[in-house]
Amino acid sequence: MAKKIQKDKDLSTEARIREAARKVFLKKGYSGARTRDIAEEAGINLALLNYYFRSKEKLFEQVMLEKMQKLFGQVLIILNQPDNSVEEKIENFTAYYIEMLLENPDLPLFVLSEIHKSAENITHEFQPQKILLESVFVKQLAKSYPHIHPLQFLFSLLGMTIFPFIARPLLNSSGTLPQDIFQMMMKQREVLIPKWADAILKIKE
Amino acid sequence: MAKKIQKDKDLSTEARIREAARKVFLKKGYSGARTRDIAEEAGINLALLNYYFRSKEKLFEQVMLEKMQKLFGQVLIILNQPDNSVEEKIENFTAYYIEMLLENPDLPLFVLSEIHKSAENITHEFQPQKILLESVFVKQLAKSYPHIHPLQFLFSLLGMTIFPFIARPLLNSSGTLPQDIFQMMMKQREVLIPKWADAILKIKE
DNA sequence: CCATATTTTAATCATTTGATTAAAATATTT
DNA sequence: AAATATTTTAATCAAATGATTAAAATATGG
Repeated sequence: MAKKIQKDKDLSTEARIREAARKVFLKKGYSGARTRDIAEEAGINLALLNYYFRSKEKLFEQVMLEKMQKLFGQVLIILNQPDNSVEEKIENFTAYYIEMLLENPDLPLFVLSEIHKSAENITHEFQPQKILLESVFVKQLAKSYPHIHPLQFLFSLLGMTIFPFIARPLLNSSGTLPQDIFQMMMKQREVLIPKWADAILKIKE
Repeated sequence: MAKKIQKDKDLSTEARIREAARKVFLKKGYSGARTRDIAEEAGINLALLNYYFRSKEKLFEQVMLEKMQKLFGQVLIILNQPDNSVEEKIENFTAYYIEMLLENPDLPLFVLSEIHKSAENITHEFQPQKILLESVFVKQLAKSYPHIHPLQFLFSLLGMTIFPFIARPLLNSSGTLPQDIFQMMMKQREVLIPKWADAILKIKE
């Protein structure tokens, strides 16, 4: 009889490979990552990677799906809370994302850059723009601040929040901006961005 | 007698290869681009690529250097104009970058993602953070708006300006946000961002 | 402890890919 | 036009890389 129960995999080998794949893929991207890099990082034989995941592509798909969920999963939930004001949603969004990105700083550059490379885009299904524009948050915006274009405002809110993490390789590496200073500044931004976003919303005319 | 004058190369073959390299590298990144892709795109034999540029790496370095200059070259000039106010510099910056990025939409994602991948960073030399913080613009900011952290403000200004172009693959592809609408919105932002940036600067306390 | 299933490894394939070579084609000079 | 230099191509190489295979090691169940 072949095929026992899956047991509690995800503990040792398979999990180690997946973890190594996360690290290598996020640093080098799909095409820059070699399966041998991943195997070495995981401390296993190269054949094991194919034994557990069939192929580099399959392994990548798992990592990519996981990372996309991590990057996009919480936005909609926050922006669709029915009982929060616009201002509260902005605070929640900023706080959640900055904390999450401090722990996953490579996440946005990885996801956006891989989506950009993929010919027939991964985003066929889940249409982020549509989903965003139908959120409670955008409806609230349209009602309370009708003079502002919701997508334009979202571009700015997302840009202020996410961009520093995308630009970080530029500053961080050469020793100019140490890790801990960057972290402190980002924590500051959890306070600054909501204030700034509110100021933008309150502009008259 | 070998080695004639270089003549007016840069007209046909070499220029075609360089142009093809720009296109393929910007779409797929260094490791995702194959020299055969570039050769095919240029309509030449693969060996010609190595004849003119010695190697994939050398060709890439030329493209990368050119693209980094395109992305960073003008910032400092704009931010160091001695006779412009903070507000004028913000307007100039936004206008220049949005127009430039509309013509080179892949530029930021390409440059930042390749810098991120390169182990020992390309940015060793030119230390962007230091140069930014020593600009006339930052000195003016510090004088006129002492309550605001210049780098925090710059993160937001850059984020509002550049981020939409980085996030575009997400929206643009799936047919949700057509190219011309995106372009119109970005032109709108040339007006919006300076207004919004000024509002941020004018916050009291 | 034996039999069977699962996990791991070493060795090897097959393909891809960057690069080279030698010869052909084309241009340039005299 | 002959001689020489330059550009281009077809064919091929060598290394890198994703994947497979068969056997060994280890775990599991009776």
